[in-house]
Amino acid sequence: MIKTDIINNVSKNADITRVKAVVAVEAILDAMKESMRRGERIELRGFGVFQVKPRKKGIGRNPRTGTEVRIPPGKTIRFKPGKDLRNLR
Amino acid sequence: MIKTDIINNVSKNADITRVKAVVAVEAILDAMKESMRRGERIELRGFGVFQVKPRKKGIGRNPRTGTEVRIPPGKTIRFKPGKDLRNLR
DNA sequence: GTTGATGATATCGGTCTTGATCATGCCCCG
DNA sequence: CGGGGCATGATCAAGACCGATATCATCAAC
Repeated sequence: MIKTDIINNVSKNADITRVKAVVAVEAILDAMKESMRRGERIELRGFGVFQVKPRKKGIGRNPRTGTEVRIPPGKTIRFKPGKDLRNLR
Repeated sequence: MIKTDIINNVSKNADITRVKAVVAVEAILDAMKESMRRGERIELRGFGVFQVKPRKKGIGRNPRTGTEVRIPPGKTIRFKPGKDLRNLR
């Protein structure tokens, strides 16, 4: 599924024009990106939670050469599925 | 950030009524949930990719009692940040 | 049609996930 | 706008799985 599919689906199910659907999807993704960039946690009950977490790691490795590579500390985005998405087992 | 915040943001930036924004957000999350439930991969260039992956794990533990708990194999949803979200380090 | 982001791949270390339970707080509904 | 229902966070241990690297082909997005 790609962005276009979501837009079609939204345009249809939310009963708004395709153009509005495009803008809405863009707006949502944008809002989420900005929020995450600010290091915030995004909680959507029933769907899941996006959480920006600090990464402490220190040693990586270049699979191609086998050389050790330092992994500078940084941040990672973790997505934790909500109740509705945890029952796929 | 919670669902309400996104709705406000969308309503404002996409220039659609608050009600439409609510429906749009719900529609999008719903579309994504359904897709993932079908085991599909959701790719949104520049944002990230949601991928349903099999999980092998086997042993967990109840923190309170220390009792081992079986964790049957199942599926997990992995979110891989896109280019725009990988530069938060 | 064009542009450029993403997948795949290999290796090894160490962070993180997973199930159960209680308290907190998000979200629905009046 | 406030109350209540119920999803979610924190917690434990042990083992599974991620992440770093570079390059080409593929395909999402405009």
